Amino acid sequence: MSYKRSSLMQERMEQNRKAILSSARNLISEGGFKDAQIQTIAEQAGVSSGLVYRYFDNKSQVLIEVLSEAINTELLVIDAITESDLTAEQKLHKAVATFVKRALNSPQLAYSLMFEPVDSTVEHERFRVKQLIKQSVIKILADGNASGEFVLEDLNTTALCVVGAMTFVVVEPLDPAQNTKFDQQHKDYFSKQIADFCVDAVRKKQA
Amino acid sequence: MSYKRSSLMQERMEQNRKAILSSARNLISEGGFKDAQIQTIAEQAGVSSGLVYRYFDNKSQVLIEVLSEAINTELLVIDAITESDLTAEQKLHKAVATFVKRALNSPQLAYSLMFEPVDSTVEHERFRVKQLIKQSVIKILADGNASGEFVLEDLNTTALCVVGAMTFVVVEPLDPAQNTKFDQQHKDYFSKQIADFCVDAVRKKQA
DNA sequence: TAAAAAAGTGAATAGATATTCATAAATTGA
DNA sequence: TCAATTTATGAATATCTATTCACTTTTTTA
Repeated sequence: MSYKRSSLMQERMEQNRKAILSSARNLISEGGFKDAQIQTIAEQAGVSSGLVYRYFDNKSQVLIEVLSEAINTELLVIDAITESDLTAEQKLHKAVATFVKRALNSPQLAYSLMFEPVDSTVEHERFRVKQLIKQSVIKILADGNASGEFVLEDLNTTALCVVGAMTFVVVEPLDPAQNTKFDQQHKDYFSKQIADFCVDAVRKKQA
Repeated sequence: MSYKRSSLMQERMEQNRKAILSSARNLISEGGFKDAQIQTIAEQAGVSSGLVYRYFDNKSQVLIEVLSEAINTELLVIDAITESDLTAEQKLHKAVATFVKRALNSPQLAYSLMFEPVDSTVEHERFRVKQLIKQSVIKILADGNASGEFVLEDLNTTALCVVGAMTFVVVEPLDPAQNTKFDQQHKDYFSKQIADFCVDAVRKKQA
């Protein structure tokens, strides 16, 4: 009389898990972590609040998984650019512009993932993913140093500035008062500006 | 039988008010908004929790006043640099380096003031002060455009990048795990790097 | 000094929300 | 189909903390 989970059951449970994560992600996208309550997450996922605790140890674990998933996607995008066949300058430009453009499509999510504090466990995970983004940028900068395009002495600090610029800029559209609407053209222009700024900052100067 | 507050009484009340604000500020400096509870604020200020509500409408008002006060100090510092007798490039460099150096002396406070969300009224005030900082940077950039030192087409976006870089960098020392200790020399070096980055980004390029 | 007014106190209240758990519903093996 | 087992429910519980307010203490006026 041992119980074996059928594949159909297995599938349904995976659906539930995904639904919970997806619901959390949507809520964060709309109103940040503060609007992602277990009750609401469960409701929107079409399950009971208690069920969330069969799939996750606690609320923080749900948020952490949303955070990691979202950032991993971004890292894949950046890393594809890093591995591509461009000059370091082009890579940096494209990486920054792409990151900003994508972030502008869900600014609240980007803001929450990068800045909105929750509890210390989530904070810890956030620190980890920020480091990963920085590492990706460092890789591009090191490329440029190697090829002679850049002459940077402190990659870590430079990368920090780049990440600072490219993440901070999504905060402006979050003006609580003016509900800034960017059209695609605007987003393109805006993200190009940021990328230009970063590239100009690291490009080798004539002595 | 109208009651008139004596100057001694007046003074004591002003002391109380200041003590509350100062206590709140200290708590935020140590653990962020999340550690600044009315109880704790009152305790550290040497008053009862109820008394806080005789001086402030609610908790948000306390936090908003701490926020404004702290940022106003920074704005004064930046504006003094802006009004000084330097080239635009020098002004920008000094403004950024100074801001970063000061922020590194109380990184948790800087982080909380710039990023940690509380409620929507505090958020609104934060947006306002961020705009003020950006305006100060824009003023310097406009200076440089006027003098021919810079050739910037989008002052707003450029300023956003500068503010992003200079505020974001204080976040790194906040690694929850490693308790990064900067000595003064390190701080000087670090803030110079950030300022160099920003100046390089906006300086006119040879065609 | 006594009554009136204001300042100060802190326990009680209120509201919000994460988490638990007794119970119900569904699924599995025989 | 039935008993065992697992999955799902959501009301009840626990906790945390801002805010209130009945009461005390201090200050002011006369």
